[in-house]
Amino acid sequence: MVYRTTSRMEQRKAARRRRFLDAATQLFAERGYQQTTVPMVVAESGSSTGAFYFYFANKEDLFVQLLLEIGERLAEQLNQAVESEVETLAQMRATVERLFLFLVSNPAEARILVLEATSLSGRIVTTQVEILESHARSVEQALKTLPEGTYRANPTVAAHCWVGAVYQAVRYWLGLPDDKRPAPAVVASEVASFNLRGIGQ
Amino acid sequence: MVYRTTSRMEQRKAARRRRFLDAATQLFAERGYQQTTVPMVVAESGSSTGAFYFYFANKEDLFVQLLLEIGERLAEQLNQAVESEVETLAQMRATVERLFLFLVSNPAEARILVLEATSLSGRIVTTQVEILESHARSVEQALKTLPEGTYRANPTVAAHCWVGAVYQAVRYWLGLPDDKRPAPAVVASEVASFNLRGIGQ
Amino acid sequence: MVYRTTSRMEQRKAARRRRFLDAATQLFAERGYQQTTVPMVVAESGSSTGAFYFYFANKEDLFVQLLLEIGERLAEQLNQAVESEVETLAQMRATVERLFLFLVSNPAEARILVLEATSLSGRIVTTQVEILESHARSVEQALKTLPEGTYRANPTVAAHCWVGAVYQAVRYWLGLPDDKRPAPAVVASEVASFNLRGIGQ
Amino acid sequence: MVYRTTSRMEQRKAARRRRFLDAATQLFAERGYQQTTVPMVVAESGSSTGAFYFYFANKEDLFVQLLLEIGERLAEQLNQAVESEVETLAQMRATVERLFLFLVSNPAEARILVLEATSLSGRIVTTQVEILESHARSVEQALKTLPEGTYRANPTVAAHCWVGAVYQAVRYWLGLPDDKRPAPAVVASEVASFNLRGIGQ
DNA sequence: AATGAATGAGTCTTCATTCAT
DNA sequence: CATGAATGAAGACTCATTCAT
Repeated sequence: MVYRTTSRMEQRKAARRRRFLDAATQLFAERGYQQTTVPMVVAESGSSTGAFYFYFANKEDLFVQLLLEIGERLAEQLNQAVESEVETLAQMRATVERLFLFLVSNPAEARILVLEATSLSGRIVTTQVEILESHARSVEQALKTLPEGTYRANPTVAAHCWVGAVYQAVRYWLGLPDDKRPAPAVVASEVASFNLRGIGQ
Repeated sequence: MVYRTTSRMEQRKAARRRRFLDAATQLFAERGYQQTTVPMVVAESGSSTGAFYFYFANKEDLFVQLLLEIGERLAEQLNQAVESEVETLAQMRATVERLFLFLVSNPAEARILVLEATSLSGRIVTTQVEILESHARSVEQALKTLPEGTYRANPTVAAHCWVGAVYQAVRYWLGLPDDKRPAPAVVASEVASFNLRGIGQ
Repeated sequence: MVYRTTSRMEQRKAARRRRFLDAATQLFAERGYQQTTVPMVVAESGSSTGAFYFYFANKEDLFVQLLLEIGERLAEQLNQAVESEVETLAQMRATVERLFLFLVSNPAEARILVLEATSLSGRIVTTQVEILESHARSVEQALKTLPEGTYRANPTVAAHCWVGAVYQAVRYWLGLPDDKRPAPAVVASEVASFNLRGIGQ
Repeated sequence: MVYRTTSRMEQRKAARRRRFLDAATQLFAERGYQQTTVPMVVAESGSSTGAFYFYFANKEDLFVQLLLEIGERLAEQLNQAVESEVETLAQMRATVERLFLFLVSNPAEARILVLEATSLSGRIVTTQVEILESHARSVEQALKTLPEGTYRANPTVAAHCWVGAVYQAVRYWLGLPDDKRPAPAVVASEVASFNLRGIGQ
């Protein structure tokens, strides 16, 4: 009896936490971190101030949790992309395309990642930089995996150019009005091509 | 006589404005936009609140002015780079290198441009996006200038990838501890090569 | 059977109440009334919020109960001191010494009584003042018991001076670092002597 | 011109600071530290929140400033009392009487000193304890000044008993309803007598 | 022109207490 | 009897901006 009850509670707790995260995703994406107040998140999620601070240590913690979750979903996408191909170069292309498509299909998350997370204090910046850095490191690893002689320049620099190209393309696409946006798949493919040529392929 | 006096006053006015801008540059770069308060800028520049609001409409205006100034200095650099070469591709390479070098030699300005300007309200974002966009447009123009057949893909996408690569390289370089930073000229050159290969050269 | 069960339950109830009181004693003494939160007491006593409010009407009630308990233990000490002597003056001396020794051996309780209980609202202050007042009244009674002519001044004032001297000596002793504290028995004796001289003995 | 203006401003600043301190004195004495909110002090002094934080770092700082001021006024009284007599014992008596009379004529200040300052965090307690300790030290010094053989017991303990007697007498007197209060001068004299006898005089 | 004291709306955060399970 | 999630009123404090001097 006790266990069943507990289990139900756990479900409810998870559900309420979700409601907070979802409300926060929308608000942070629309208004930015600073312009989003805790009362707004509380109102949007139909909960109470006290409940908010039961689930999150403070506003910053909420943002970090959100960022971590987005990071996980992103990693998942990248893994799937890698697993969908066997050859390194094909994997790299697939990864770029998948990443671009995921971000432009989840504009709120993308905005939080590429726009909002910047210029905030301590833990937040760390978390966001880490997400981008981990991408850069993957690319770097892949570059090192290529048959000898394929790529001769500094792979770290190339990896960051690579990542920068993708994210800037996302920013560009998201910045366009809805009716002027080219097909995501096409853009994704062009970004991938740019990057692959960039590394000499 | 009157003119001379006025002229002296204008000099003083310009000097004080400069002091505000310089103080703001350091503070915004070090602490970010939100964490920098008007009183801080006032204290740092050794002036008074009243004077501040005589020179700037408000805090946002200060940031925009700063951004505009940085934009001008950037444009100057880019123009010089273009004028230093005659061939389009050489100009494009020179531009990337010059941009990279300028930003890493002016880290406070770079930070303001690539880190702080994001996620802020209205006018600020617009100003910052415009600076980056104008770079992207230049690149795009250059791409279109190339002899027919040289570059066949969507030049707008490539231009954004190009710009993204440069700025991400700057972020990467600025994020490194001082003693681990590779020589700027080398990185600048690699970024330029990455981009040139990216557009098929 | 039923009785035995009930009895066991009552034992358990008493035990849990004790756990709350003990946890509260430590926390109130260490952190003060305001800085101690109900969740802290709950955590420290390994119980739950709900249980807390089953045993105590509210936080204030907890403090009052604690104070009453301390008051009872104090009264017990004083009674024993009185019973240990037959002559009034000897009883008064014994009382002061016993009181001092009891308080400095129970610093948490002492702190709650002489430091924390002050400056709090309504019921709490009343309870604490009453404990001190009852001491003062005992002293006053004793003074009146003395053979005529022994003590001629206002006994109420003297009684409060007497009590104030003891408590201030306790505060002083508790405020010293552990390694600089003189032997309690010696101080207790000096305080008693001071007071006895104070009333003309 | 500038100087005159500044001087006027300084006067105004001092006046406003006074208004805050006066409002705080009443409120702290009536309601205690915790029950007094910054908005209350602001309202009572007819000022604004911002002004409050212009003059005081925070609520605690206000209390400490108040305490320091009371400490100064107290010290002034004690000095006058000492100067009014030449003989040590007469000075000690005068001091007790002056202190008692000052406190009962300034009940708000007395309450703040003997009631409210306890059980508060860090700086506040330190400040209050220091005020009482400095009295105790004066008494101790005086005791050591007495002709040899006059007082043989531990002067530190006696000094604290002495101080405790005075403050407890004040608490007692302030705790009485207005119409039951004996004449302050009489009580002051009795307290002094109690203490002098306490030290063997 | 310049100063800096004054304003007050707006935020985050805490915590005693309740009540559904 | 017990649990602990949920509530929400309340309070301290910040800071962009104004304006009397």
